[in-house]
Amino acid sequence: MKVTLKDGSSKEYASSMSIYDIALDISEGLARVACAGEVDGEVKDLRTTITTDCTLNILTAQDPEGLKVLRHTCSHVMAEAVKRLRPNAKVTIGPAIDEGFYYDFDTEPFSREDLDAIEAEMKKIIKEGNRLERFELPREEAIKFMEDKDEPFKVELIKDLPEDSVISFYSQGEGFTDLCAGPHLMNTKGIKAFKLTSSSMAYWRGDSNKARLQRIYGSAFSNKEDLQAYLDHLEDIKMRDHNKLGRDMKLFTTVDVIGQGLPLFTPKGTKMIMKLQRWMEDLEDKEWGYVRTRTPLMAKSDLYKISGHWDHYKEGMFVLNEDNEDKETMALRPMTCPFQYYVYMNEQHSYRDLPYRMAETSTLFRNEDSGEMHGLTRVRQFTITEAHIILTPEQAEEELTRCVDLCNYVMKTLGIDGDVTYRLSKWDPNNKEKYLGDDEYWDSTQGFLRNVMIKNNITFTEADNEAAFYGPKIDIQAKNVYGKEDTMVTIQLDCAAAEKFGMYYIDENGNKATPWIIHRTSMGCYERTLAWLIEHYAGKFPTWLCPEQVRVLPISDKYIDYANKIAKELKACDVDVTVDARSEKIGFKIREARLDKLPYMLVVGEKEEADGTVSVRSRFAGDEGVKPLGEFVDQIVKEIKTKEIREEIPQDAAK
RNA sequence: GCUUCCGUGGCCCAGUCGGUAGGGCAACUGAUUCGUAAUCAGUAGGUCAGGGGUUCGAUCCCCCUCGGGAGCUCCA
Repeated sequence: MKVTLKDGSSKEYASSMSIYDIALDISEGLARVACAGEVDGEVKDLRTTITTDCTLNILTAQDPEGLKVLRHTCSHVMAEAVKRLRPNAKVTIGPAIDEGFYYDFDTEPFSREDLDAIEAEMKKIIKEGNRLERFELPREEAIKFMEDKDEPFKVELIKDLPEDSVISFYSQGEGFTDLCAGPHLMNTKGIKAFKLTSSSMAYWRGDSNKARLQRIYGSAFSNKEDLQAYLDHLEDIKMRDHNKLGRDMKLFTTVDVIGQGLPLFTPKGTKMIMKLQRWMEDLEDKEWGYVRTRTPLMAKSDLYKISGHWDHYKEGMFVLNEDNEDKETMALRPMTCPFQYYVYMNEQHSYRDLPYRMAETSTLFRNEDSGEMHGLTRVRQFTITEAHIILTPEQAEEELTRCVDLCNYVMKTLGIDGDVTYRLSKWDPNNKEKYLGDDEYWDSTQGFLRNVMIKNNITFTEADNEAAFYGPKIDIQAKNVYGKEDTMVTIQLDCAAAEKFGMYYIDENGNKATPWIIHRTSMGCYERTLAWLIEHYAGKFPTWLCPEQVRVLPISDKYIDYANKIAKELKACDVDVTVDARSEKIGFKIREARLDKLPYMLVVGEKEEADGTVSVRSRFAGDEGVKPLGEFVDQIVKEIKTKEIREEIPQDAAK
């Protein structure tokens, strides 16, 4: 009989064989076999004997899907190991995730030593080489099965399954059987390389009111090389982590007595943010038709009562004088919306004035829970490129497209457009108290944003319960080096606020009409963007963003005057330049400039001074060599002006 | 906010089975005036995150607070 694989290859077998044995044969042993059992598109028991020509679908760990199966199986093996070491631990769920897998247990916390012991036990289990067998039970028997094993979480899971669903189990040898939809490896031996990376607390079903569980994270691969590469990758990531690198590079710091989530920007970090800010303000005002406002950082609580923040967002605000009857209750602003609304209402607007685009470099305060803060990506005070656009409903589609275009331009210029994904952030119809408005409002506004993205050929995902309380959002998401996702840019549609605040415009017929409002950022939050840039470039920023763009290195004290003359000329062209006038050897100065990740070093000595030249060293390809000063100045001024992103020469960090 | 791990000079780390602390790099001073990734010598710098407790005595043991990491929940 002839067995054909999904990839088109085929093999002849003389006699009948089980799927299990065929899979074993064609995939170089269990290491490569992730799962099997699909014959001609129909899922079969692995023990099914094949007697005629057929197409067999065998997943291998080379497929992303197969790797996922391998990791999921590894989570079962881990669960068995934990049950062996802690018979009283209750099992819950253990899925494969992006870079590995986890399993949650109801038990005492795990230490690193516990994880090592579990790893050792897992190796034993893998060595035993038990086959994973699937079987099904009717609903009542399934519940009883797990009740007998005293696994309350599994019982709850089964009870939540639809009445008519197939309830499947997988056993691996005598020791362990788990409720699971599958699929799995055929045999635990297929796990050739794994590592338990960390443990932490997690809530049952992600609900902070439910049981606290202990989660173990790990990863698994089909071979040791891949595992080692992954572990090396984890090390590499640490070098890019903005929270480490940003502090090392002296871009920002934090101080215990100042508080959590309140970073201090040092001169270098401040310089970078100012470069970003000046660019954004000029861009929005000069090229995209925005007017700029400057509004208070706090307001009476009355304002937030009108906006709805007092009801929906009070926990997130810093409230002042609430317990002091003699003083007005105030709050630091968590957003700029109502402030800019009052700017709009300061004068009457015709439909001819719309869209009216108000931008503000806006500092906001949000009272995040203490565990939420992280580096520059989650802070309690931050500054965003905020704007509110007041427009007629007919203008909304075009204006939303303009907002998306601006964001794309900004991200492209920063060189990070490849890092982002789009998300339509929707409300949660099952959680209505969290949101303003009714089904109709949300269906129509969400539909509107969806259409804008479709019309603009944007690939996007949709997510429930991610909207602002007043309207849906187009969120542009990016992942940090650890894979954790943050919103970088947000564009929100709000068809309700204008009415609440009594905003209007005069339409073609001279009547008052209620506008729509777009809340949007263009580059997002400066703190978060800086973090993102640090991680994306590993600290080697494009020249225009660097706090120090050029360092002049005189060979000896004799050439300091010439170095200063060069610096003066560059400064006159708005280049950030310093002179390393220390009495150090040139090799030492170069080393330090390299470690500081400077784009350009200009070495100057007797020859350069005599010829009016500079000896250029840089991070970029094709820049080495002696050239007239004027030529270098022209080059770098152009590079800064165009915000050029140049190709780095690969550097051996250890050198 | 919750679970867990952690907190020794600017940075990386030793160390004390409880007798108030060291090394490397950085900094500072002096010498050196040098041609593309580390010149030499010297000096200074820590109430061992902060507070409380146990003890004759705490950086070390216990408790609390603050701060940092990972994760959960939440969010730009």
